Amino acid sequence: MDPVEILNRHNLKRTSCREGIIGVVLKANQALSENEIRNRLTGNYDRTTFYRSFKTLVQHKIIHKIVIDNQLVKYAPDNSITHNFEHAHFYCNECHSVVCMDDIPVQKYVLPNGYSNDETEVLIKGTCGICSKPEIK
Amino acid sequence: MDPVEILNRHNLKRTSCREGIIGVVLKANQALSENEIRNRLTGNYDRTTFYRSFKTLVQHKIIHKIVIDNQLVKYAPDNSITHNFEHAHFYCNECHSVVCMDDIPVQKYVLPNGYSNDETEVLIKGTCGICSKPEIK
DNA sequence: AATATATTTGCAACGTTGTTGCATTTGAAA
DNA sequence: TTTCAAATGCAACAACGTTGCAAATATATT
Repeated sequence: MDPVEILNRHNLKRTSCREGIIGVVLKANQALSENEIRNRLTGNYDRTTFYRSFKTLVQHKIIHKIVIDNQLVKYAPDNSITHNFEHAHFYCNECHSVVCMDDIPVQKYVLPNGYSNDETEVLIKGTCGICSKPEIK
Repeated sequence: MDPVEILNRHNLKRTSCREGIIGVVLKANQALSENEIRNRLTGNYDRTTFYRSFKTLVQHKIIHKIVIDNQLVKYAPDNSITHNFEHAHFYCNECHSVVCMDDIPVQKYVLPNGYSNDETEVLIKGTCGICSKPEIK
């Protein structure tokens, strides 16, 4: 999965900011916040540029955005890149990590007549495997 | 369901702001935003007071907060008042209404070993019954 | 390799949401 | 009616995100 190749495939200009974001998000084993991504990049970018890059990458379904409780925003590679179906997200109340539960497909909810279901977001909150074992922390 | 009685039951002081919020939220047939609630109140309250009232009422599980896409915040009566199990929320992409799907219980998601599941949020996005029938709009 | 052009960037300014500290007011109990 | 803890209003502030515009840059073309 090469960031440059991904940008080309989507006819997006190859800028170091976009390239960097994609690289960092793909390499991570969990969803990352704006600041976590910035800290892992070599270059320095304006916040505006960051937001615009995120927006572009989300629109092209290269990454996706996960929002927890109105305030915590994290990004992860999109379905179309690594996953293959709608999946649930897990948020750890202790360490505040967010991970894509690639193995947990989202239930097909049946809606009342006349309603259409475009997309379903599932966020499971709890304690992650590491935080629930204090002895190995 | 009397707002005054609810406040008493929770040992909360009976202020007109709290009383008003509870009354409006209980009467509504959908979740309401801060502004929608303000517009339905007679009294005028500072934004700070509003936020503090919401926080108190959420903490006491009198109302609950539903967040859509990081920006849209709505409130509805809590489970303990009207519902009796974890339920899904529906967001209409057209009219931006948010309703509690009291009849749609949340699936019990099975997590990997070591994970605990405290709470599950399900947000179904789509088109509501009214918006999908343009002829009756 | 040089040029042209549409796209992207950085900056400044702004809007919204939500919080904090503090003086004042108010609800409820004695 | 008095008392006191709790709630309110105000001012200031912080974080997040957007917009307009001039300058810089990526890519296609020559």
